[in-house]
Amino acid sequence: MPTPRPQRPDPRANPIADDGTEVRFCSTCAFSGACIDAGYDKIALRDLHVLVEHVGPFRAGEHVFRSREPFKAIYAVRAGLVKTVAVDPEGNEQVLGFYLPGEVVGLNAIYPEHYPCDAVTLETTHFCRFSFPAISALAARMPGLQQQLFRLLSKELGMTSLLAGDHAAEERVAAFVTDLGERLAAQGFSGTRLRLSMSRLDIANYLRLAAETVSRIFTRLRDQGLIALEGRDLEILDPSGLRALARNVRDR
Amino acid sequence: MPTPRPQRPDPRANPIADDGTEVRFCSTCAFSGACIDAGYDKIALRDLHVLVEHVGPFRAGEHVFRSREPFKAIYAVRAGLVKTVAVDPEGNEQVLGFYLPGEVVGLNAIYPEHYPCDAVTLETTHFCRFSFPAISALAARMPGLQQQLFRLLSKELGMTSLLAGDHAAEERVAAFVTDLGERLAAQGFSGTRLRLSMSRLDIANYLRLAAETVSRIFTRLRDQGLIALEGRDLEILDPSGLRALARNVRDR
DNA sequence: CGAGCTCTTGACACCAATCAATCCGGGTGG
DNA sequence: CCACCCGGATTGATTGGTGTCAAGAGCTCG
Repeated sequence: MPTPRPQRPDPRANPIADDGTEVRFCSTCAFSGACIDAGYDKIALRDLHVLVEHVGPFRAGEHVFRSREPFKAIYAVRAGLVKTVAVDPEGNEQVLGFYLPGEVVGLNAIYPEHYPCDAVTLETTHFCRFSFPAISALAARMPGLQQQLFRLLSKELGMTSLLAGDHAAEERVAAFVTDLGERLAAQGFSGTRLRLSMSRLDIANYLRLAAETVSRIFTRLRDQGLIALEGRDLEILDPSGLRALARNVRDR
Repeated sequence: MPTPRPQRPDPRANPIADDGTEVRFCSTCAFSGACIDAGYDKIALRDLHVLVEHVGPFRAGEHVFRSREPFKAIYAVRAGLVKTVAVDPEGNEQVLGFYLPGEVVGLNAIYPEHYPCDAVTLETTHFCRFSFPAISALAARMPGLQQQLFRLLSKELGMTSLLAGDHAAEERVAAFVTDLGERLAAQGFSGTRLRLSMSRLDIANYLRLAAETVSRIFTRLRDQGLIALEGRDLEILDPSGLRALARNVRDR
């Protein structure tokens, strides 16, 4: 019944092809671990299969959901990259986060009951869509799933430390790169060779810096031999050196 | 069985007296609404009563929990004020948040399974302590409680917008004051007359500003007639004017 | 009443934003 | 195939907001 763990696509390779309309359980979905590991009864697992909806592909620049839309579902990234963006009353955009395969978008919409931000794909992206009423009802019957949801929410709380701290520009950029590498590694990708599919402006906006500052710091890090950077292809040459620069950014 | 809604203490008055060791259900506990409103069976309600533990009073400056301690429980503030503080490897402290009566501390410890910060009381403070394993087990039987926990976590995610944005110092301070007033009002206190029990340094640290900057901006806001401030007693004279200054700080 | 805070106010320095110019890469059309 | 074009990215010069340093005022508590 459980399908074999699919190959992780190389993040630098082309996005995965559309795998048809068949709804299959996919291990990249954020809840797989909770379900497979816990040895649940077939009925519960079947319920989870049924409520999962594979959506996509979205092309780069498309909206998954928009601010103020009623909250219906959370989205687990299967492949690709998403950013969430909040727009203030003056029209200023603020990138709230980037979401990699295996990560979940939309959790901050539970409380307000509408999405407080836009979700925009940055490359061709596939999702697993979970109706929130359905998955929370199921969670009541599957303690492991409930626990997984609690942990996901709590994890995202801790993720804010990069933005929340008052850090020098260099610390921010170093922490950003380090964090990205670690999150990719956690999902089975290379943690040292990665592609920055988001623009420099998106990175700068996310880090609350000017694009010029980000650019300057990237070149400085390259001159110091910590990274190799060609366009949007990044290689981390000295992970511990980068970590040292980012040391003041509290780890989760 | 449900006790009458107790009087909210005036935030400027002395802290409430110790009400004895009797474990009573208290409506200031964050989960009361979920339980009372949902009309649960007596057994479930009894379970909730049993797992609630009234702790305190803590005197100002005492630790409720410390960083790296194993995560056991979450704490709902009954009366008083708490700050959470993260300490980075270099020893720099960062105030993560202030928690008013009715709010819940410790949610960011679920994922790492240890507290990622210290919780320090800023005045005499009483808590309801909820064992997390117990309350999440109970939540599986009480969908309303589960929902309440999801909403609490999601709400706290949205609360980070004050810190996460890149805002001018004046915006930050105005948003801070506005936010405090609204949260107090939401708990039944006055939203315009309040006491800043935390030091200016704590405020500045929380807002990622220098204490001097906070001081300067307070005096500026006073000169503009937006607030009245005498020591730690604050009155918001022009709520909409303050809101206007804070407008760029996205509301939740 | 004095000691030790916290808080306020002022002078100066510095980091990052802004403004401006140039460079680069990818797509388009001739 | 190459010239052109355009958005994104880099690099340089200048400005400004906020941090830092320093001094003084006010408050609390013993």
